[in-house]
Amino acid sequence: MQAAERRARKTEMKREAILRSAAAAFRRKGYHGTSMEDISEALLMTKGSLYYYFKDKEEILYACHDFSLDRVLERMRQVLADGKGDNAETRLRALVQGFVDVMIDDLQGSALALDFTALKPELLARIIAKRDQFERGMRGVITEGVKSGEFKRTDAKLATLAILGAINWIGKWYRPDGPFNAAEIGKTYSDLFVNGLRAK
Amino acid sequence: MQAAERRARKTEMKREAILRSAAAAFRRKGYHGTSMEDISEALLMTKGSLYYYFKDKEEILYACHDFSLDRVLERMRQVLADGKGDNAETRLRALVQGFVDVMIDDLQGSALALDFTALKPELLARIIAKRDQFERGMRGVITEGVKSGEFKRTDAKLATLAILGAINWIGKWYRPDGPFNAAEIGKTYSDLFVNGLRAK
DNA sequence: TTGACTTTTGAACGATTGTTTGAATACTAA
DNA sequence: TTAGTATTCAAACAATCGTTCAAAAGTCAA
Repeated sequence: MQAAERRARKTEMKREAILRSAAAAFRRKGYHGTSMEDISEALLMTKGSLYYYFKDKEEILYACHDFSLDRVLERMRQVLADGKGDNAETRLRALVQGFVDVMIDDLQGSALALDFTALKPELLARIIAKRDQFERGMRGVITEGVKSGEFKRTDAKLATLAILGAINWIGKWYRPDGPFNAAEIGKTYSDLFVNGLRAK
Repeated sequence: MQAAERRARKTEMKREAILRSAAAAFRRKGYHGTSMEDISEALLMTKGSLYYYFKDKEEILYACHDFSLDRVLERMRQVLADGKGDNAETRLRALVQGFVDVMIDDLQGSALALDFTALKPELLARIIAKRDQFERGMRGVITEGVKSGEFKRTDAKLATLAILGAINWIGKWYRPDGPFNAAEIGKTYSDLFVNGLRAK
């Protein structure tokens, strides 16, 4: 009876395909600017079929956010675990590079840039909780560096927001056939921010 | 016959009030997520009245962008003119601080963050031209600093995008009643970026 | 007050959109 | 093949939205 399992996996793959199509459309035209038909057309389906996989349009938006944040958080945990003994500079550098990589290669720039104002309070709260978790992780590394004297005294929250903003903005201008790849962007960005924070 | 002039000025003020209301709504809910009624309600008008001042919704979005970009460009010209003899570091610092100020105090965070994908090609092209003009201004200062040896060798375009991204992102989290004001944010951001670019 | 004008209104329109539903089709176990 | 389940479709729905327009209300010089 492993056929049921195969079917379940196939359904799961279709769900993810819908999410990819939706995320791409949301990124280009915004949540309200994207119709259910926009999402289904790209997959050669009719819009009605989407309701077999998702309750409504809002659930698709929620799933997009949740999926993206899980990828980003997963990478953060991995980076922080791998760099356990390293100094703040090395950890921050790995964090920035990792975030840029996930952003460009896995999420095509959508990560935290989609409008989440369209979510109802309950779903919004869950997304914000995950987003805050990521923000705290990065702020923790910066605070660490300030305390150890590696980084100059600065407001860790503002510095975190600056870094996250710069990276989240990548989705607005990045083009896969453009002049930069994820590695270059990550290198330049992490250089800029790490040097910017370093004590003299 | 100066009454005609007074009337004209009053009409102009109403146009700007509509733009402010529209920009606030666009920022919170996106262009497609904002209805003409959302815009007019906040001004105690009916949506039909908006068409006395603007041809259609798209023209309102265009005017929002154009207004914001004019403010930003105006500040940039002023900063670059005032700092004529200064070194790249001082000029970049003033540019970042000026952009943050305009962004927060004049534009309540909307500057370049509104969806311009909703504009038809002709209008879009004009907005992009102005946005590029600003981008070139900032890139110019960075390139200058790299050439003079003040800044370390780095990709000026990527550095510019990082800085603009961080500042444009401010509108996503800034709250007037929050813990930071424009001066603090500008100081922290300009420190971060100027130090990040400086040659050792 | 009159009369020419600017501005606002409120209702109506056509189009689009998210969602529902019942029938049609594809798939799979027996 | 057949029966039962999973998936897709096409049509119809109610609601919302951008836009138009003729009439009403407001403004102000003469």
